[in-house]
Amino acid sequence: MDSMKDNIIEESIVDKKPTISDVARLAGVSKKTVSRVINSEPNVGVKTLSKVKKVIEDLDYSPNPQARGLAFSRSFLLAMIYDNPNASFITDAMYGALSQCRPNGYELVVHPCDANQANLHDDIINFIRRTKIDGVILLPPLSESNDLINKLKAIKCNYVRLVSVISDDVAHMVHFNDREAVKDIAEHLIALGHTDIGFIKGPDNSNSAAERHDAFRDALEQNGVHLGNNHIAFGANTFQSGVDCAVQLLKSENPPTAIFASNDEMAIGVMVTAQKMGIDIPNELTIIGFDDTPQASKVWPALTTVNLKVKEMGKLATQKLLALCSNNIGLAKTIKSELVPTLVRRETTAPPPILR
Amino acid sequence: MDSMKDNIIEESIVDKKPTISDVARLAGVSKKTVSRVINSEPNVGVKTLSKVKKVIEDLDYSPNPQARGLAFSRSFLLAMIYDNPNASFITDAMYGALSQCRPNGYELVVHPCDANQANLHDDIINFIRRTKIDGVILLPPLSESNDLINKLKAIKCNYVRLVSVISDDVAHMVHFNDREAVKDIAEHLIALGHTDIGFIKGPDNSNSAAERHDAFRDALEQNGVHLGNNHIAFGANTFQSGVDCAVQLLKSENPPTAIFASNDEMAIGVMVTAQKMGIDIPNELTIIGFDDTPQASKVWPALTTVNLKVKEMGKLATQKLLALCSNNIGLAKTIKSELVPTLVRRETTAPPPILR
DNA sequence: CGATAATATGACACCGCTGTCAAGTAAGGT
DNA sequence: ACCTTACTTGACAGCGGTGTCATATTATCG
Repeated sequence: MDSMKDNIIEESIVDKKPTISDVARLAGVSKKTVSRVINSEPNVGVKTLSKVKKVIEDLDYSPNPQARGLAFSRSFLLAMIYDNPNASFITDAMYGALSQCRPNGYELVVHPCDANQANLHDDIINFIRRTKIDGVILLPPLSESNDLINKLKAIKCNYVRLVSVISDDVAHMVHFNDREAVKDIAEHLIALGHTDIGFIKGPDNSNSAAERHDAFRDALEQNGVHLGNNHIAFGANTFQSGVDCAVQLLKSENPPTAIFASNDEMAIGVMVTAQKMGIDIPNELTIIGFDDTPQASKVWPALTTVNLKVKEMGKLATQKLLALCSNNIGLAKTIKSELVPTLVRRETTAPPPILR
Repeated sequence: MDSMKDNIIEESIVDKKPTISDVARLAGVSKKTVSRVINSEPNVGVKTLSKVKKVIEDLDYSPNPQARGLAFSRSFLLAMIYDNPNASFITDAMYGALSQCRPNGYELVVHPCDANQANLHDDIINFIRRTKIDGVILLPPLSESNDLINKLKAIKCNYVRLVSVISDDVAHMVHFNDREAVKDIAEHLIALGHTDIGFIKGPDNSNSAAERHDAFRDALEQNGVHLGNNHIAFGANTFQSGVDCAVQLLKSENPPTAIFASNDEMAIGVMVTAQKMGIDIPNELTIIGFDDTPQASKVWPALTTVNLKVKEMGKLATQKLLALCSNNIGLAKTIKSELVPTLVRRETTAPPPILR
């Protein structure tokens, strides 16, 4: 009779998610033992283990994340925080992060924000406190703010940042080695025979812009080419600023035969401007971008640029973050924290006209 | 002594988030009363109300979402589910959704997935069950699957979908009125004087592709222009397929003077191909895309296309979803569920050569 | 002004899971 | 066979909120 009653109850609540108590009852053990199985704790008898596992399987049981979070004082939520307007960068980083979140029982919350907002950092801190996010992944340029990092440390929030500039905090960062990539670009340009080389720098408030500038100047210098001040234009990482800088550089009295723009948006701005001016790419002007956004391969001619391996970076960052969330700082430190972007040669580079 | 000990404890845990009990104690009321204030329930005395509010303010208290979720049987999480590879579409929809999530105490979880995966729909259902997501926003083309919708209904999951094809379920969808937009395109082309018009259709498994095709053919027909079968090419919404279709159309014996591609990716593929073939845009060939992706304004010449108002759509969808989550289906029905995309005239359209 | 209804508040159990600790059981040593 | 040690297991409280219901207070009305 008892079993009949049980059957009736089970059928009537067939669509309700089973709880740990259901599993415990059906397996003939205590809730705590089931809990042990769920969390792969040691000291569970082999017979008990398989019995509980079977019931979990049969019931298609999965623990309630809210209850779990409450008991553990965790949310099993990671957040990706960014103020980057480049959609493909964001989605790539998200894909990489998710590839690590899912198998580990974490979900990813998105938190875009406006770089111009007054109390941006406090808002972010508030968001983390409110939601009890277990850890955050910071995308550039937001990731470059030491103020924000300090605030995160103050509330003991786990974080990992994607950055271009190096920092000693290996457990908390994944590093794009822009310097190496920029060196490749410089060498490629020089190998082609260019000596009059233009450079479009990113916005002043960005450390990576400075990094790319320095690296480019140094790499050219090392090859005996000087980056003249009149060949440097100051952009804002936007398409329009690329257009403006291109006008400035190309209409100067001694225009460069090659231009390296600090990102693809600006590089495409340069391309469009050059084409409007009737300049042939790449025969009259070589252009190199940085980021390898999807557009880079969808313009004509296809843009030579640098692939940042953003997806991979998101993945590594998340691996570190998960290690940090498990208080395994040692592990976080051992996970690879540097990826060298690679030069993707496409159709916008050629020797300068004088050599043709 | 007890009080001293308490003080010490309180000071030492000063950085710990305050709980509802802290608020209750300091306000001299019960936890339940604080709970009433938090949830704006009726029947709280004005004096009590202000007192509790002040303490909440002073303590910078915010309720623990896990605890709340457990008690309410809710997660306060919405998910955006998509298999769309277009990054800017996704980020736009996300921005729109977030603008509604945040003020209402919800967070947004992202769940991209692979359209080619075998048991995709079951995986999605599993994800929802596992995470106890309160509701999901479905982006096209995933949103067009009736199988998925039925499965969502089966588990009683709140959902709203962004779709191009109309459905009667007003509470659960926001509708891009592609038909109107396509009509605008057709009329624009005809007003320019084109009669030899090419069309590149989206992938066969997409309802919106069929919708755009039908709408375009009808609109042309209404203006006395026939869309010949040899002027229709079948693409896959990708850049490469745009290239392929362009070759097919432009190398045919009677090439069109204008091409409407069902999305920007393909339209840009057409542009690049035409330019490689030495065809002048727009003077020798008019091109119109669909989506108004950021790239559309960053190619040269800038692409005439259709703006889908994705951000706004995401916002409306989320408003509906939140209404559904509060069991307010009536409200969900009254929220606007149709947005007419607008034609963005840029530089890729001109009268056909014969009229110039 | 007493009876009745409406409003305000709190005690307590419970949501589903984990931590602590004590108790029971099997294994190892002499 | 007996005691110690190690491994298994479960009872119970608690994580931080909310629902229910009983009780205390105030307003309403004949």
